[in-house]
Amino acid sequence: MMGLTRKGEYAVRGIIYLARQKKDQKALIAEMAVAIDAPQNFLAKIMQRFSQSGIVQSSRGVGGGFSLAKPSEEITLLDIVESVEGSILVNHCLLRSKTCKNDETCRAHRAWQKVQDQLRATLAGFTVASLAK
Amino acid sequence: MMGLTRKGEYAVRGIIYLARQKKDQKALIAEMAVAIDAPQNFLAKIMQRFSQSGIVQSSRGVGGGFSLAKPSEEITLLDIVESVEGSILVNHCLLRSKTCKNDETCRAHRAWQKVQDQLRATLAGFTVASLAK
DNA sequence: GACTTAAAAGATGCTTTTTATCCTGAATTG
DNA sequence: CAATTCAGGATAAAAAGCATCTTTTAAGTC
Repeated sequence: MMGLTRKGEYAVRGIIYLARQKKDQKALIAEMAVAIDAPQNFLAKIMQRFSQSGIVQSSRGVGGGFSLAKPSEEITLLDIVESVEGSILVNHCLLRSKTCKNDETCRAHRAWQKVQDQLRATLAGFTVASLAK
Repeated sequence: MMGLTRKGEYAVRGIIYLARQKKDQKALIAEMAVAIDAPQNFLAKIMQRFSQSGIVQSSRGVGGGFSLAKPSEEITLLDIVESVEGSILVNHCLLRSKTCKNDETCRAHRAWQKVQDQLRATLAGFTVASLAK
């Protein structure tokens, strides 16, 4: 549990690959799949998602492909992970599922919230730029 | 992804329930299942696991049941989570699966390692005693 | 020793998520 | 319009999650 899924791994690798491209250079999905060792169709879905969430730009036709939609300094591990895996560490109550009001009075709830906040902060601390070097 | 599974939730609730028992009081699995709103058989498996990992003591027969094997101050969220869910955030390489040596020279690898270390530290910071109040 | 109670251990099955693959459609270019 | 490249939807196999059931073992009771 609590690990990146394949999808998450491919996602991070894909973004780092794009970050390593030359300025204004576009990458084809087929090329990326080989480079980062990911199934092409699956990777295509992942990039599609990034395109929707505004992390990546895509264009079709000859000369098309994928590139980052913003500087790699402005993309963090958190952006990537949450984009493909959804919200992390969803906060269920650790005491009783039925009676918890999910509010400040529930200690277990607050503990888990803190875990979540810290994890998100840690992930947000790593930029793609720093990983791509 | 990255959330507690049901198993993890039941586990935390179960341990907190035991922490709230009176000194030397044992809890039956059937009683626990009702109290924390978990399926009895499934909870039994989880407690079995805790018994093996030394967090919980169990005894059979009349007057038997479960109790914590050590003070609730000495059991952390990390102990619980790793006991039932296994090692968290397993560290695959984020660049290339095949060529990574998983060593110090891999930046992405080190980043993920750091995420993992921080998460473990955060979880280790919460004792069952503090949650059981 | 037989009986009851309660956890341990193993086998099994259902459901959901993950991990893809494939096909058709839409946009872009030459 | 023909080739290229991504978009979107449908489908399916494999794995993980979520249990349930049965049998066995251990401990206390009569």
